[in-house]
Amino acid sequence: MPNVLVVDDDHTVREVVVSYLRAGGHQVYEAGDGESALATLRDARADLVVLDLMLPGIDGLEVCRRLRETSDVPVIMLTALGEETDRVVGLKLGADDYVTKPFSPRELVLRVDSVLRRVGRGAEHDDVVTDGDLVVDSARHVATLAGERLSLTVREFDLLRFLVAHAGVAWSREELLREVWGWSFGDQSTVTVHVRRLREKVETDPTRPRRLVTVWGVGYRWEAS
Amino acid sequence: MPNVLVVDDDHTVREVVVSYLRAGGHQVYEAGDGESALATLRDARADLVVLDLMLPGIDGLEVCRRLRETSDVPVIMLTALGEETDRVVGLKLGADDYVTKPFSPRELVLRVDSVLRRVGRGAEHDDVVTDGDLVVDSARHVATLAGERLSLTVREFDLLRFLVAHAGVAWSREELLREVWGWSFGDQSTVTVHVRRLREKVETDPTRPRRLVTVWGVGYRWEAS
DNA sequence: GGCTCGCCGTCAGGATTCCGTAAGACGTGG
DNA sequence: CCACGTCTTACGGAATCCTGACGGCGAGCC
Repeated sequence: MPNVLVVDDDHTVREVVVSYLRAGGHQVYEAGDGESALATLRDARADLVVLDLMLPGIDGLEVCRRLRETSDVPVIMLTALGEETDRVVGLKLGADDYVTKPFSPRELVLRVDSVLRRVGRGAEHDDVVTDGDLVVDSARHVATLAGERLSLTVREFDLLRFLVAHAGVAWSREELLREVWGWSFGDQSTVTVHVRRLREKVETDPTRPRRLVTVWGVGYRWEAS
Repeated sequence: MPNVLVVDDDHTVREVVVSYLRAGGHQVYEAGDGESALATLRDARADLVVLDLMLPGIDGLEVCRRLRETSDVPVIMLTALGEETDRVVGLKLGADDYVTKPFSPRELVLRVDSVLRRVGRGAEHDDVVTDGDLVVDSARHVATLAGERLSLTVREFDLLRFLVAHAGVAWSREELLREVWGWSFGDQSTVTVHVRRLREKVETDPTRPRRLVTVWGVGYRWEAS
């Protein structure tokens, strides 16, 4: 079970994030400021850190910098909207990803899982899903079709991985928005367009999909071959 | 069969939601205010709660809070549009999902199924009804007859699933309108036409139905084979 | 910094599919 | 033979989906 440290001075935010991460099968530690965060990181093993940028005392950037001196634990930054410049700085300092407030807890959990998978400490062991001549390798972030490597974007990859992992099941656009995008609301046409783009790369005849099929009035389904 | 408790003070909303959930294969309880909701939850087992935020007496948030003291049953909140602040509070209190009014009943049912699936009590395993060589799989949204896949529309699929799930029972058009369509009124010929279309795809000789038979003066019945 | 490029989310138009209703033909029971 | 229920067909409107295009944003490269 991967260990995650959540650092945020807002008690409410922390509580929400922690409960969601626990529900997602993670061991979670908490910290309310930079100093206790660094202290916790000295004592306990952490596989990932969720770090708020704005902190009393030592701020998030400084925590990240000091952390990087001794460790390469992945960091996901929480930033308020409009802190454009800080975002760039944060990434330069070695943050692996960032989420802007306000965010949906589910989205954050998805990001956490994604980063952990990339690093190889994923919660799930079967990080490689296959269907016939299609192979989706989450750890290496590579998908191959009939031995040939597909050039997918991040979204397309996540969408493909989710659908293939649950082959045969029909999902509504709304469910996909929640499960793949991590949104609890949003324009469903986003899903439509991404499905279309994915079909262009996965289907032999995109106008007549045979694997990523649409279920009328419901959504989409991956047909196991 | 999963048990769902619906809590809303608006009688009309409750009726619609309940009928849709029943059509979706759920056992449904009702409550009109917070106190009776908590009372019901003490007595009966519930796998999920659909909870309106605005309630007379004890409001939804308070119900959710008290509920969380003793149970971890998943909660779907019904909120009016624009109650953004309550959203955070609700998440903190452990609501699993949100639906904003006005919503479509079908959407709500999808959310319910999704949450149940995530929690592991879902329809994914139990919601397959069969009758001889006919298999109706709700999660996959696939119906097969003698191994061959039927191409059914959503309405046809829902109708078929309901009838097969209650094989041997005769249903009037009015009952079917209520149970499958979720209407409390409407033109009964709607049912007639859909039955005909369904026969066209399910019966070997649609002019002489042997499985989806008509009970003269009453309605229709699925004959178990 | 300025530039280009790729990805993403949104939107509108058009095409497709589905749904509900009506209206007449047919069959059943009295 | 009549009244009523059921079947069949057809059609317009509605809902859904596909497609192409656009602007915004960040990344990478001068």
